[in-house]
Amino acid sequence: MLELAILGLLKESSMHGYQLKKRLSETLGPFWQVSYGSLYPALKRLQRDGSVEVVFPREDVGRRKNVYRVTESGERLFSELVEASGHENQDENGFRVRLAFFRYLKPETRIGLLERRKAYLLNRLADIKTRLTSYRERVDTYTLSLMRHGMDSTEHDIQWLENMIRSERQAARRKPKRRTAVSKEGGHT
Amino acid sequence: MLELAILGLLKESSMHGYQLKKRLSETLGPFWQVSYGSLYPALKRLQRDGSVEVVFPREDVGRRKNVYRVTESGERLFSELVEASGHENQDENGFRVRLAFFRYLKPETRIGLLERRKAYLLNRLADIKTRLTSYRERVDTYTLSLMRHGMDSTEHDIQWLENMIRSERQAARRKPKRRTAVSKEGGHT
DNA sequence: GCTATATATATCGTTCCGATATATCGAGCC
DNA sequence: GGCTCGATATATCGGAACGATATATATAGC
Repeated sequence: MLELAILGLLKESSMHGYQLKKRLSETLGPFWQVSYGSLYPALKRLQRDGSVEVVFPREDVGRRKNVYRVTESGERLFSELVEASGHENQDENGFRVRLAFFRYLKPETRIGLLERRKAYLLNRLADIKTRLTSYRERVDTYTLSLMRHGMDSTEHDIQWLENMIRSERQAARRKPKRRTAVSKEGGHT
Repeated sequence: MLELAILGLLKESSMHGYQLKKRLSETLGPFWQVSYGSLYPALKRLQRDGSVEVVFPREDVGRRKNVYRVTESGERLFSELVEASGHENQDENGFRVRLAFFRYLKPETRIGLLERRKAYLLNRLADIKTRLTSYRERVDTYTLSLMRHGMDSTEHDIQWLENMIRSERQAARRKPKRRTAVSKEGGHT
């Protein structure tokens, strides 16, 4: 997850850890606070695995600035992570992070992610409803209120997703040309 | 957090880890999935610190069932944790867990927690609004949509909290007598 | 007696997090 | 020049969480 966020931000432009953290809280702001204790080790892992590389390494002590740049293999990792076929839905931030990088994805991929998220939320909604009818009497008012609120929020989230999907489809329909070209050749620039 | 949830459930009735996990996902259901990799180590810690004790220890191999019971010092820990004076608001589940054990708390404590949560969310709301006006042009549509949705959800959450606070105050006004009694005797059945 | 499934505990490796230590840099001030 | 302050920047520690997996027993259905 952090990996994905880092790679996404570095795609935009190379920078060092400190800036990364600032951009991170700029983008995901109140929803996700990343600490240095997560960030720097994550950068090390990515570097170890060849997904990012240091552009201007600190020669020795003093003048320590490590500017990180995403490598080709890092770009590939980004694409893999963003598709996320596992139990990625549990993690509330996972979807938010992906959304923050939607602009890098192909329209079909975008719609796919939105649909999968919607399916997950529909599942959750059904789950909550089952609970509400099944232990109506067995739980206290507070837990009940919590669940009802959870139900409302989930419904609201689903509506939001549906709007996103709708406008995504509209955008796809509006400029339907450029058939083969885009999907085949990948990114230029 | 996990600690708090465990203690709260054990207050209700003693049980072993497996049941604990089931009750946990019964109560917090779709919002929080606790794994054994978190649960058993947490139980060990609580036992080590004398907050819970094993009632029926497995004598030897086979017949392995550890029934956990909360101790007096565990009850005290529960009370401390539930008040949570640190950076507890970041953790979305923290508040949910506390709510699930609201019935154990005194009305003032309840209202206090609700107010603090509300204050946190108001802060967050203001934060999001600032962001929305400040980088209106600098972020893409998706991030913008995410933030607007976050704003709506936060507002919705605040309204929910306000309702809770209102009915909590009403309840407190309705039966202002019965001072000591209730808080002492705890739940039967 | 066989085979699932539910009950029950434990542990491994990886990641995450909060706190903290440390060093550099630029700006403002006297 | 010398001083402090706040922003920039990296590193690391211990503890906690997570997902996966291994293992064993008990129960139920056939």
